Amino acid sequence: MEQDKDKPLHGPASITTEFAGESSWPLGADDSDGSYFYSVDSNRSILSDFGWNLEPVQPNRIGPDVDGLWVPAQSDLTGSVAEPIGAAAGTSSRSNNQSVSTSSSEDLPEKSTVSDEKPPPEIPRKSKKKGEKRIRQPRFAFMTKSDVDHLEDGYRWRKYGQKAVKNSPFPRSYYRCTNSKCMVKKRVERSSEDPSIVITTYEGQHCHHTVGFPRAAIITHESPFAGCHLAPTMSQIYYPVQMQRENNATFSSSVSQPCQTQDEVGGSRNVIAADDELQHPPIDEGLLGDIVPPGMRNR
DNA sequence: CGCCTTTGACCGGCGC
DNA sequence: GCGCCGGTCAAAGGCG
Repeated sequence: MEQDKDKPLHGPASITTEFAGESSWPLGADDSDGSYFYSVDSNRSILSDFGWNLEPVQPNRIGPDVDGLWVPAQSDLTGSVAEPIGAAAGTSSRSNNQSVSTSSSEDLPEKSTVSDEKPPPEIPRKSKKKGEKRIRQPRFAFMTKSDVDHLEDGYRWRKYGQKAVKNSPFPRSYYRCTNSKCMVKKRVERSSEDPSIVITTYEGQHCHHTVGFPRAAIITHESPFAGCHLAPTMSQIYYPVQMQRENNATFSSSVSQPCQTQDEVGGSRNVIAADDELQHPPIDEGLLGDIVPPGMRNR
């Protein structure tokens, strides 16, 4: 159905990414009970912690030349608030805004209950035991102003589902990392408020290196997860804060509270995005540069 | 042939 | 208890 949109990001240069905090798995159209925005720099460290390297791939700039992880720059920024999503979409549509949101409900060292256990022959579907709760991995979401849904992040994904979302004309796609040992999932949906915004939500941490950017995990000195252990991460650092959600504007504006709260809580990395940072992406070399610091590339 | 997407059905959580 | 909804499964088909 959404085949055009689901293609990996190759195209139009207009990509604006906001990393938005999310404490509940549903995001965007539905219940978001918490949300954080972070600066680009903190995004990097956050994503690095997750072992992520978000790489919007542009026509002339395809993966392999990039390593893709970020220096965990922290603490440069002070407590201003990330620009609201709506504003990002509207006022700075050409800037590469980013704001990250991470969240975690539980982060248990166990694997997700899905798909690893083999169902007894007599049970045709669903191996999950009754009463067994779904285990949520640490997750984060980001919003990308882009024409395409699927951002290249250096990993390979297999789509395992697509669902229509209530209150949204756009379906939500579910992806799983193709690495059999890797339980990372991601969700991709389009904002119903602003169709140009793609909301991507990651859950879990990769236990392997990227496909396209093999050095990624090595580079991140703060990424202890490269070695395939599920270390406690965001749940120890970020704290969900209740927020209202209804539309992007609300979503975004309420972010300030969580950010401040985190700051107060004293998370080790609760750096909050600065407006100017969001409005003036630190990179001049296109989207890639926007995410990967020059020093981290092309080695 | 292997990998991936599509898609309808199933399951569990949650609100009423 | 019931219905809604999000998330997942897995068969079928497509593609390189």
